[in-house]
Amino acid sequence: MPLAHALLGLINYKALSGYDLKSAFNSSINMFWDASLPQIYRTLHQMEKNEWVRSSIEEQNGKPNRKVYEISVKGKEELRSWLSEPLDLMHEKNPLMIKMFFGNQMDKKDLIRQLNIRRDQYRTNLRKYESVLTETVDRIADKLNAENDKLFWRLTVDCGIRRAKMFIEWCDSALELLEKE
Amino acid sequence: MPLAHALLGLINYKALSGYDLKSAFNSSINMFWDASLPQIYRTLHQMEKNEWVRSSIEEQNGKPNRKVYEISVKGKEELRSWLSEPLDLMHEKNPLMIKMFFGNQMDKKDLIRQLNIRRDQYRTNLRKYESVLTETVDRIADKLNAENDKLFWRLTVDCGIRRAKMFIEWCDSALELLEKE
DNA sequence: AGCGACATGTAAGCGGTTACATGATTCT
DNA sequence: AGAATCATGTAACCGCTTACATGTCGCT
Repeated sequence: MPLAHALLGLINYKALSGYDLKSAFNSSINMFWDASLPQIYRTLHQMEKNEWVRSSIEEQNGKPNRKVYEISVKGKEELRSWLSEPLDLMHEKNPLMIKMFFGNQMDKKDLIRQLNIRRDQYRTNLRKYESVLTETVDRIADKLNAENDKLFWRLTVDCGIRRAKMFIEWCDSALELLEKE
Repeated sequence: MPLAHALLGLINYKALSGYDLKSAFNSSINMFWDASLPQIYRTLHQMEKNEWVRSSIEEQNGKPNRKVYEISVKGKEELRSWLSEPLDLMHEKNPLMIKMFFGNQMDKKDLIRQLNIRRDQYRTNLRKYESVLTETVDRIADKLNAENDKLFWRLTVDCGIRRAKMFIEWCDSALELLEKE
């Protein structure tokens, strides 16, 4: 279960609530995984049943209580063992490619329009990822005193940047071919 | 539902059984989507309830009967309308990147081993995709009399090739950085 | 007065996987 | 005799999404 182990990895830095985890997710692993809040809460319950984490209520004045999860020894072992064993290659799904495959059954105008939209979406992502690489990584690493993590975080973001660039280039070449046809 | 529409698109070429669809899937859309047999059968039932397809039993001597699905007028309209409307950008999940993100919590040896395994997996895919581009596309297009589809099929496969190359290059650069460190 | 952020959850339903079940034919 | 392929499915389960529910604080 990659989600559970991703949460475990984040909690291993410091104790976090479900809500915290959602925002930690959004500013880090989100490039290559995502999780809704209900899914995070449910996974945390399972993790507590497995004794990978322990929860405690933190009272706050003027704000709703926080349920904060911290990692257990068993959780640290689980994380270590998951990280060390290789994974099968996951199937990468992309419904736009289904449309491209059936492109001959489409109006060419529609296909071109959709490729343009997709290229813009990747361009937006690319800009976001580039700012993460030049700003966010350093800011968060400094805040968490995580100098040694920077290299790995940069490599993750670098893959996101390469992925976005690759798709933009593919859209460019597809549009060129379709428009001159 | 991309799966239902992918099946619809395949059935639109010619009437097919669930079993046929599984193998048609494996030699085409599989690069960017996948489907298990039970999932295909269940989706076909839903599609029949929606009246997108009609089924008929084809008796064979010496072999089990085939349940063959053909597209209806309603199904053709549904396919056309799905193809023409733009899609949201789907979240691309990649659990290996979760591991990279937590690389500082891993044995470096394990991380390097897993990157090597992943690079090999993508190299295998790349060789497979390249042979699809140079051989399979033409063979299938000739068999189905689908000369005008070739361009779109090639563009789909081209994206798969670019994706595999991109990941291989990223693995190369990550391994280089980690090994000299 | 109303909106958005903070904070935690439940319930219903869908999409998908894995294991199980059946049975004939063909190849080794 | 046994394995692989053709062919169709059911049942149980898991992961995830969407809609719903509740309540506070701070800002405009």
